[in-house]
Amino acid sequence: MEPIPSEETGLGPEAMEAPDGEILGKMIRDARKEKGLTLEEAARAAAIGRSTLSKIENNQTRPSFEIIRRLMQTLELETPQLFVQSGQSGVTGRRDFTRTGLGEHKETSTYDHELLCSELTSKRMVPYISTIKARDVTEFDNWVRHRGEEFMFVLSGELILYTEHYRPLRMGPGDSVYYDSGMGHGCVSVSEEDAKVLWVSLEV
Amino acid sequence: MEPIPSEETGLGPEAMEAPDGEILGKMIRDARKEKGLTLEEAARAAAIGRSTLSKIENNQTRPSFEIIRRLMQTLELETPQLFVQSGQSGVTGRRDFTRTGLGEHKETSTYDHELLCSELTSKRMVPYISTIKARDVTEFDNWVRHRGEEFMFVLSGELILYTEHYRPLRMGPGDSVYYDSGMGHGCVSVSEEDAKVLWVSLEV
DNA sequence: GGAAAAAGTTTCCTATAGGAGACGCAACGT
DNA sequence: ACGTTGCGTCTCCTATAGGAAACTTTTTCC
Repeated sequence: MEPIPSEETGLGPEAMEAPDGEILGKMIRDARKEKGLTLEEAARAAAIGRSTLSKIENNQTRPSFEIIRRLMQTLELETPQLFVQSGQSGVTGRRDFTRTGLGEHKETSTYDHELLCSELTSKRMVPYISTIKARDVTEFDNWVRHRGEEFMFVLSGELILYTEHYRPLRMGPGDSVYYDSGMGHGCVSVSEEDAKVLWVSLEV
Repeated sequence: MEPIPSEETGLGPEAMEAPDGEILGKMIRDARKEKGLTLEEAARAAAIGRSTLSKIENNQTRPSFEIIRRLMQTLELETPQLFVQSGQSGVTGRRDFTRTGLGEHKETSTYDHELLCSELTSKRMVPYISTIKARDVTEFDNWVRHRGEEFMFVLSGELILYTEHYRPLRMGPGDSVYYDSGMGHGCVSVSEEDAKVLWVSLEV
C-alpha cells in the first residue's frame, strides 16, 4: 500500500464555515435552561451524550441533523426558530398578486398555485394564492388530499367547494372555510372568470 | 501508551437507529427531481459534495444539521415536512369542517378583530380579520407578542408593519408577510380609511 | 448498435461527531 | 478547612461524515 495516492489526496470537509455562527448553541442552551433541565437530564431525554450536548451548546461541533431533531423534540423547540439564522429576515413576502418566477409557481389543469413568502423556508404554515380556472363542473375523480389542516379564504370569483364528507359549499368573496385537508377536497369555479383563493396550509 | 484502557473502551455512536427510516432521503430526492436538478447542480448550489448528496438521498449517511439546512434552502423544502416522521398523532377529530359564520368580536383601541371559523374549536391555526383603525403614527410602547408564527395578508388599505428586529414595512392590498410572532410587532394604518387585514396565527 | 456524454454510485481517505469517563469547580453542610 | 454532591467541560477514542475521484449506469446522438 503506497502512502499517498499521488494526485488524489482526499482532502475531506475542508473549510466550510458554520454560517449559524454562535446562534444554534445559544438557542439550545436557552431552551434547556428555560425548561430547567441540566445537561444530564436533557441529554438523557434526547438520548444523546452529556458531552455531546455540552459541545453543541458551546458551538464546538457541527451536530448531525438527527441529533438536532431529537433535541428539538425534547426541548420543544420550534423548527422555524432554528432555521432562522444569520439575520435572515423573519419577515418576508411583500408581493402583489404578481408571481415571482422560480419554482414558486405550480400549475395543474385546474389550479394555478403561487406560494407566498417562499423566501422564508422555515415556516410551518404554507400560504399560497390559487387561481381556480373556470371550467365545467365535473365530478372529482381524485380528491386533493394531504395530511394537515387548511384554511381557505375566497378573494374573488364564485366557486363551489366539494368535500368528501360534507355537502358542496358555494362560496364567494370574503367567505372562508377551515377543514382537515386529509379529507378529500376540491374546488370548481362557477363564475365566468377564474376564482382567486388564499389558502393557508398546515402540515401535520 | 497502553493498548486498551481496560474498562473504559470508548464505544462510539453505538446503535442509534435512524428514526427517519427511509423518509429523509426520499424527500430530498423528490424535491431535487421536482426542481429538475441533477446531483451535480443541486450539490453545487448547496455547496456540498456530489457524493454526499447521493449518500443522503440513499439514506447511507446521517447528515449533519448544517448540510440539511443548506439543502433545504437550495431545494426550498419546508421544514415541517422534514421533521414529520415520528408517527405523531393524527390531529383534528371529526367536526373538522366549518364555514365562517359570524364569529367573535374583539375590539381594542387600535384593532377590531373578528375570528373566522370560530365554531371549530379544534383547529390549530387561528384565522381572523382585523380592521386596523386609522390613527396617527406613534411609536409602540408595547409590542404585540405571542409565541408562534403568523401570516398576514392585506385585504385593503395601506399600512405599515412595525417589527422589533426589522425595518418597518409598508404594505398594501395583496401584500403578505410571514413572521415569528414572538418578535414584537404592530400595525399602523396610513391610509385615510381603516385597513383590513387577514391574519392566520399558529400558536406554538 | 456503438461512441460519447451525462448522471449517479462507490471507493478511498481525512477530519471530526459523539459517547464514556476523567476532570474542574462551584455550592452546600458538617 | 474538608468531604460531598451536582453540574459543566475536557480528553480520549472509535465510528463515520463528507469530499475527490474512480467507477458504473443511463441517456443521447450518430
